[in-house]
Amino acid sequence: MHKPTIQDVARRAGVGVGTVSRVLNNHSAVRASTREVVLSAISDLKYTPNPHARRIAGGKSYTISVLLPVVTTEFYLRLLDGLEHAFQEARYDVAIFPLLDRSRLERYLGSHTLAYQADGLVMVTYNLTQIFQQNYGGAWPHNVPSVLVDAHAEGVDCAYMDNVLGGRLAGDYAAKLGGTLYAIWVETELDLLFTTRVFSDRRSGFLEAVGRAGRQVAGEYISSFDSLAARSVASQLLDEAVLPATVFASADLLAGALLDEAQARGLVIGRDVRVIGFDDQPWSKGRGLTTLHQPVEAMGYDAAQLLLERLTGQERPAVSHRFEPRLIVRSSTEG
Amino acid sequence: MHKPTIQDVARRAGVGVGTVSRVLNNHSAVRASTREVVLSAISDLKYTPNPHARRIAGGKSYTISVLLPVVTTEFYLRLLDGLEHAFQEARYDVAIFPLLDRSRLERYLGSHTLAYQADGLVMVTYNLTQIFQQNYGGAWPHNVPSVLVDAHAEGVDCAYMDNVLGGRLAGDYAAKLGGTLYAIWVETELDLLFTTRVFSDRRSGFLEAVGRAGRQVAGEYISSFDSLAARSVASQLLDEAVLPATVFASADLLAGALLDEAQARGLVIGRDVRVIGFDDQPWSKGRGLTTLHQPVEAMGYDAAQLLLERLTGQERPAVSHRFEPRLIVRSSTEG
DNA sequence: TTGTAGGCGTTATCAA
DNA sequence: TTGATAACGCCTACAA
Repeated sequence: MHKPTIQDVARRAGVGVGTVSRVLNNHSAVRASTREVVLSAISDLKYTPNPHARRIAGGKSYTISVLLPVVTTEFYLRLLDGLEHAFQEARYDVAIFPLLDRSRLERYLGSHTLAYQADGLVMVTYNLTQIFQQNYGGAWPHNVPSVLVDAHAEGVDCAYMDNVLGGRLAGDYAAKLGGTLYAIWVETELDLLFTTRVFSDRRSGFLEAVGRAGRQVAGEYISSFDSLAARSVASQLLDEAVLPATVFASADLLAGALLDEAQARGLVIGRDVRVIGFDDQPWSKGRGLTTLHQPVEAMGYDAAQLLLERLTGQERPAVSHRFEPRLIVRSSTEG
Repeated sequence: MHKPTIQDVARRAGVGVGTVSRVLNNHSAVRASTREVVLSAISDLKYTPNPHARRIAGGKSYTISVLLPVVTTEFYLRLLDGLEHAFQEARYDVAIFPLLDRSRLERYLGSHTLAYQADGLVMVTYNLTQIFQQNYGGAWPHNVPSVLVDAHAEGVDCAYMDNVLGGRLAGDYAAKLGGTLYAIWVETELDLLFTTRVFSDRRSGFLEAVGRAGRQVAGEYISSFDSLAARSVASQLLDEAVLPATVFASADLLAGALLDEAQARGLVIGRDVRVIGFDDQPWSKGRGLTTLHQPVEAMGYDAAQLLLERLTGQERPAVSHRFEPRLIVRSSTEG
């Protein structure tokens, strides 16, 4: 009644344990017919390999630690999907470390078990490489293969969303639409460590495109990433705006609040107020919000592949993969 | 230059590996002096045991899986602190599984690695025991020791906050304060699976206490757990309220929004409007919010102990440990 | 109270 | 292309 082991599989398939291990790990040197036999033995026995034994024998943890700010937004969920998908294919486990504040980060880094638990590191949004070099150069094993997602750094593999391009796409389109131009940006964190360029990038792209089109932005607003704050900023904007207005709200959360406020004021979306969001949230389609869609899962999947390449010992210069948002036009900009 | 092993420690301490293992696991049969020698050898070598080897040798995973709804609220962070503290003492690792929707839960349960990764299960807020009995009775090993936190169920160890009492304390106090009585409740999820009784408990306690005092609630409001919604409900309440009003806002998030709205209207907190919150958020003290403080860390620590008892094979009927919120009076109710 | 040796379930190496 | 067999690092009898 014990869980079947690789031995049981080998016996049942009439082969050696080495062979079973080979098919498990996709080693090429296995005849197709034997592979079949082994595979069916595995499914007969409902065998699943014991990851702990694997780790100790292989001398690796077969685990990737993912450090990310929060996990409750659409963006991070989709990213996790992409990451987990890729790592599962490669038989790696994923350990999630939600980073909410500095103290929590330090506790994770200090915990001795973490060092064992990760062959590689995925750092999302925040570039923590400095931390490792500075405070934890000792505690953390040197040169843990790492990949940055949604962030940049020299000498490290990165996969990032081109937010400048996203802003530019919004800017090009907004300039064409006509109407007074406005923008709402997300207030970024103050902590030096927990910092992200996402929104400043969107801004620079947008301003560049608008300027290139010979237009100018009549007003810029800043809101924290919170629906209440967003609503009140939306209200302020509509108080001050010259209609018809075209507004680039640099996150769908902000855009949604603006739609709400505009509707509450009886304005016609797409005519009096045109709104461009950013994120393509699940609800964005239903509300007809023109917005920028980001290939987030693909970015996660790709980041995982970059890390897996490193893990197989590939030496190569650090690369940086760029992903492009694309504009999705809906009714919020088409009266 | 390799990581020191138990062998290295034994050699350095001039003892056998068995002895080292014994001090590592707090086995009593070790002379105090030898224990000292071993301990110093450990620290000299900066030895940390390899958890994977331990897992395979012991036939256990020494890992606890914690399934919780989200990790970005104060409540869950504090709970995690309590849990992790207790499990670390017992040399267990904690794997966090943020549950955001049903599909994610199913993926976790379906993943074979989870079965290996957990000697025990902590289920927070949501009672998922039914799931295991129904759909996953096969996939999931039967009788995984489990503990429910912040939730009830028959036949399972539980540690829960007495929200009825919390509501009652708020009700008793509110009744004494005078003023027209109002309450704001949090809208609970509709999904049958992801359901929690937290807020309905607070409500029944509150209503009971108020009724017992011969008072009655002039109005009840419902808000989703979102600052914007909370603000708008607060506004509606203040539009309709007969002042002076005493409001029980069943979460500090709601209470905060009410304070904001009241101040925006120039009302005097503690005189025109008295507010009782629930949670004792970090900011609650600074804003002088009277609220209910919950011993969340203690609850987490205790839940962990319950689970650890089960893991050592203790047979005993399921117990249910109750934790009591306590009222903290601040200026929001004292004009 | 302590040391020795066998076993846990893999992967990796080396012949065959 | 395969099958033995030696690690991997720890825990746990069993003996001393």
